Amino acid sequence: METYDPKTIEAKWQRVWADERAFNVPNPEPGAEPEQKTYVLEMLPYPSGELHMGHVRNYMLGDVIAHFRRRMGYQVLRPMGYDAFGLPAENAAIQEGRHPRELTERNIAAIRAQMQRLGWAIDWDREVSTHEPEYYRWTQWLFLKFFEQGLAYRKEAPVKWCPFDQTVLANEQVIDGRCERCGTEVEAKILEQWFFRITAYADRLLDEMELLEDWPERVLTMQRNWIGRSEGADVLFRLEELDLDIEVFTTRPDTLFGATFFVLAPEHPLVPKLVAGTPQEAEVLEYVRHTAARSAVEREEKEKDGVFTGRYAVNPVNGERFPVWVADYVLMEYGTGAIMAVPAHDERDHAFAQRYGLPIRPVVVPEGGEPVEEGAFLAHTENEWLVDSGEFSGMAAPEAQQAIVDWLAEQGLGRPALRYRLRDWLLSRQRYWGCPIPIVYCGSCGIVPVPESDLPVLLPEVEEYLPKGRSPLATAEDWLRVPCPSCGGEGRRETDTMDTFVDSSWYYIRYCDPHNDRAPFDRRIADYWLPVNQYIGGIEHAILHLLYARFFTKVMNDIGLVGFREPFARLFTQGMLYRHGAKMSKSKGNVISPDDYIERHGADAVRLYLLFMGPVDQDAEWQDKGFEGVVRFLNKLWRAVQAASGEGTEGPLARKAHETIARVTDDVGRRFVLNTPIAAVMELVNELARDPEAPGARFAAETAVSLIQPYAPHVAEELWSLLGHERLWEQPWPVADEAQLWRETFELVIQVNGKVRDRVEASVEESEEQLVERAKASPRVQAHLDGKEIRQAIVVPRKLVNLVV
RNA sequence: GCCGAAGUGGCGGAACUGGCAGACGCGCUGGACUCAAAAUCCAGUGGCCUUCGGGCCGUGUGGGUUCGAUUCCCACCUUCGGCACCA
Repeated sequence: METYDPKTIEAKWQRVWADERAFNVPNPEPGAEPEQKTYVLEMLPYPSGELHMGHVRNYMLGDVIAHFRRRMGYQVLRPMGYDAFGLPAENAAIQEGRHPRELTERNIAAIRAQMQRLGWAIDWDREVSTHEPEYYRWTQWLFLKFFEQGLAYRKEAPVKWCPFDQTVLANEQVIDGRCERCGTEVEAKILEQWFFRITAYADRLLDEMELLEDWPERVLTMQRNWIGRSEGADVLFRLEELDLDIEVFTTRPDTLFGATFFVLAPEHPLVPKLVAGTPQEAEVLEYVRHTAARSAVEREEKEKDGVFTGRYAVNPVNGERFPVWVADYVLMEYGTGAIMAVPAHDERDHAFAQRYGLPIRPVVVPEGGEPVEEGAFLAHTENEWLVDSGEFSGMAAPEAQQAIVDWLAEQGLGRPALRYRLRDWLLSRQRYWGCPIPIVYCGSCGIVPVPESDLPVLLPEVEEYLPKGRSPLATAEDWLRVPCPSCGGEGRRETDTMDTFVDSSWYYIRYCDPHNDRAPFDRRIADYWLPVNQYIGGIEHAILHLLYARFFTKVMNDIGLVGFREPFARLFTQGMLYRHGAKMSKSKGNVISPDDYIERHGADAVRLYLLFMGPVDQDAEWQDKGFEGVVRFLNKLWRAVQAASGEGTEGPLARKAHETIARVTDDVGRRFVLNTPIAAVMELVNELARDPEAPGARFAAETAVSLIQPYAPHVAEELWSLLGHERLWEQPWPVADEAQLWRETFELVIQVNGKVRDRVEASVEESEEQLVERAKASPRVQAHLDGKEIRQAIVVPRKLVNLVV
């Protein structure tokens, strides 16, 4: 028997799979029914470096599922590509003094080699990379479709600016006031930028979560929080002296009678008009200037402050006049930038009222509760009713809310309203390494889309692509000047590039039809393969990528490009990889490359350990000692399978094999649990190794090899051929023989008062009475019965008897 | 503050639908083989007590439901993740 030599074996089978195009899948004939297809997809890698263990674990999940489903008889689509544009690749290139394309393509080649070295079952004919003109041509095409629909628009707006990366960021890319990429505190800037109108889809992004088959609850929660839909009412407050109405949004119209002052955000456009000519004018304008100079973080952390404007607003429900203040705890970005302040029922208003001595008037109190103290703050609870609220006094809070909104609507003073936290998606980036936005600016025609026939707008070569606040594309003079597509006059190209998340918002459809040069994809092919049956990726994309991709799909559905409304039917989020107690990251220096481990012990060992280390949806810690355990297992498998000589398909070993088939099939197929199947096969191999001459040993060996194939395909394939068979990757998944799983006897557990006291062999045919008799007969049980009377006997068929005394 | 997930041996974890807690692996202890080591194999390995038969305790803490709870309910503690001056 030769020693197990993973290097030779793995290279051999990788060559066979490539030569035979083993994992390529054809597109369907027209009219094919999609019942027997499955689309397994992992989030595409970002080639700013090579793959690390975390990536490998992620792709292993897809690999096992793909192998398993293929052998279950499905047509499996499992493609791969590269999210090649973007900041990190560009920053790395700048650091190395190379062109981003050169670095990106070098990384892609390295990643592809790693993937092939890991033996992943991928249809390489479908490989795409988002930086190639054949791909981004269609990203631009889709942008134009969005533009036609009014879903891509340009406007001047306050935006988040990262001073380090020298570009604007989407709201989703700002974490705790800092740039998601580099951690620099972001600044506010007023700039004219391109946006996608994702807010128009806020409701559908929430409501159509129902179409999803199986997504982790926490991802849905995170998306719900991000979209942040609030129900309430818009209410008009009158400023009599100025003869105008200001609208406010409130989620608590039931507290309207408790409003005692009114607050505008410093940025509110009416502020200058409001204070013009008042004694407070100078003070208020000074406050506004002061606020503008404060950072968002500063603004939030300081004590609440503000200034009185000298004006008064009228409460629409009772005609009461109350003072209008300007304070920076009210934000222009949310609602209408103005609020009615109800200090008794809103913590922020309460703090403000206390500081400035404004009245605090509780109007919604717990039913039958204690009398309310003057100036108290009452948090919202259940079973509240209204007091001191005119004709609404005495009503339960939810009804009062409805009644007040109805009344306001009748009077033309308000209406039910929905507000969202979600903002439109800012997609412009002032950077070089991205997809050019296909727009031309013309002195006479304004914003003109590049005609489809002129796509792609190629990313120009520039001398200087360092970020410096405006797009490096602006330096490509020849590229920049272009005749206006509409009037032929002098035009200038848009010089910003698109956010990378645009590229990755539709790649999963391009895989279906990756070489199409007449359209982004053929709708019939897309509708056959999609939605993705199993999407796999990191939790870090719970909001960004997953929300954007859902939005894109809905737009594509609306304009008839695809027949489905959600891109990913099932989502699995994989846990993070740790080492030495910390998240693996380059900055901590605890990243481990798969390459060394593959070199020393083979890809199969790495593959197996990454799934054996724990449940894939949970974080896990890489431990070299644990890795050695699976190396040992592979060696044991290698020896045990070759030693297996016992013929026949019956006996304890054969039975164990059938039980293992049942367990592995259920775990992988139904439960989506990938660590326990390895343990099950280990058990089988342990028994096989103990007695390789026992009857059924060869069958057990074949079963072990067949079941471990999705995890360790190289060694499995080699052993399969040593066992005298061929092409395991095409063999049907084994089926457990029900007859062999059937047992004549079982171990009866006997409990006294719920505590296990004895175990005896019993027949499945014995009646409940017989089992109880056997339990009573046990000497050990007798000792615990101690002559006491048995009050009750619980029998769980084929499991246990519990005697209660 | 709000929302979500999770707490099981020395370690990673298993126990799926309320029914034998600790599968499998690591580590450790003892033994076999060896001049020796590595590799491999065998036995043991939750804690405490033990007359060696076994007994008691044990799944973050405290209660509850149940014949029976790692699993269900209530309260609390801890950790991790998300959101947060969102009106």
